[in-house]
Amino acid sequence: MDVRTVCLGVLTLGDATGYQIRKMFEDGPFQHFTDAGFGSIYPALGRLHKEGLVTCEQQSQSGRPDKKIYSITGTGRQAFAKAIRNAPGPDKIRSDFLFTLFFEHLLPQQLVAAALDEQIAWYRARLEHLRGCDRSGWGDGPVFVNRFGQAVYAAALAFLEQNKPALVDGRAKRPERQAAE
Amino acid sequence: MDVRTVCLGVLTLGDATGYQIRKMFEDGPFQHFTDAGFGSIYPALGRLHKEGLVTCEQQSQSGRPDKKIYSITGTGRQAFAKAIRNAPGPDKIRSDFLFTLFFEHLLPQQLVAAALDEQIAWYRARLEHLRGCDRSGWGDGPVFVNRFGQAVYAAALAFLEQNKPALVDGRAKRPERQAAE
DNA sequence: TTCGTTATATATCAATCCGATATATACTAT
DNA sequence: ATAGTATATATCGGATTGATATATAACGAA
Repeated sequence: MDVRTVCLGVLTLGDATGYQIRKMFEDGPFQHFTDAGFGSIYPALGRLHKEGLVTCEQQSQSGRPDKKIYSITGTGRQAFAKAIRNAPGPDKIRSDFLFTLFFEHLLPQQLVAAALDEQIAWYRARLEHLRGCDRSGWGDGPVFVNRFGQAVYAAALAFLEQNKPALVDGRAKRPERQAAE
Repeated sequence: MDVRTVCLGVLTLGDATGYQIRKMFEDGPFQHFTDAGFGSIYPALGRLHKEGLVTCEQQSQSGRPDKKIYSITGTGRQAFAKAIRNAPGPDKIRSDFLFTLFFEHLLPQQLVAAALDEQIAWYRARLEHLRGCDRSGWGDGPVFVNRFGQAVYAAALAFLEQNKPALVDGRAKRPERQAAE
């Protein structure tokens, strides 16, 4: 999903600044399945504005650039509704963690353990974020996505916690397997 | 993980052409946690060659461009071993499916059902691919990653199969929720 | 045997995205 | 009072994507 469509989608939920949209990707429900940085968000908002899919209201601020609040237009809502009817593409997963673990034979045991601990913490934080959401007032879609995320993160977390010892301690018991340091 | 590092990693497993590397990303164990297209692979191999991290042997072929077989060098192995010791970055997940479901209230019921069916098939294929791997001879890392993937895909699949009816059929029972077509 | 499809190969490039950087005060906690 | 974080705008160089180009070999179905 391109950044313009994602920003449009976010704006169907309410007006926002570029900074707020970024924050929603970092901290909100979107963090589990999409992302974009300022380098993509601001240009995307600019194009959406140019295309008449959003309007932009500027509010003066002291000591800061003018706040630019974007609102989706009727045309923008139609464009979004149309874009979302396209069949979704396949999920895209990039995991440095899994890539690193795939080559764990090249790493010292404590780096493997550290990577596992960090990933366990990463999944735990995300799971707690999902569980901590107050879903009252949410539609069926966001509830479904939240619960789906919980199921997947819980499975990942359970697997890592359960199997970490065998991978890390098993290596410690095999000195010939310890990568040179 | 940048494409150069990923290609180096692949070449630690054996010599390969750019086309074969792409195939390993599409069909092999790497498909579950990394990816790169020809637009990145060929330039990456060119740079690795220029940097002396790989060598390239060209074999004539009839009716096709010369086959270019890349081999990692000793320097390349060292570079890879060094790169992989860097702490892995956070996983990056882009799911058009989850994004679409988040806004399911804007979609007709049959498009929601179709998206769910397609995603169920996607997870099923991937799980079957992992289960069908002959892991004899594999190291601890690849085995761990394979089993991790199985756990996560199985959880995702179970959730979708179990909860699809409530999301799809529940909508059919609420005509006022049916998006205009 | 023929034909259609898929596989095998190399590569480039325009568009998009990322992550770093720039600028600078407001706000909050100690 | 000070240090750290938050709030805001934005750009840009480098990397990546996905489409495109080129073209035969191999395979399978009819």
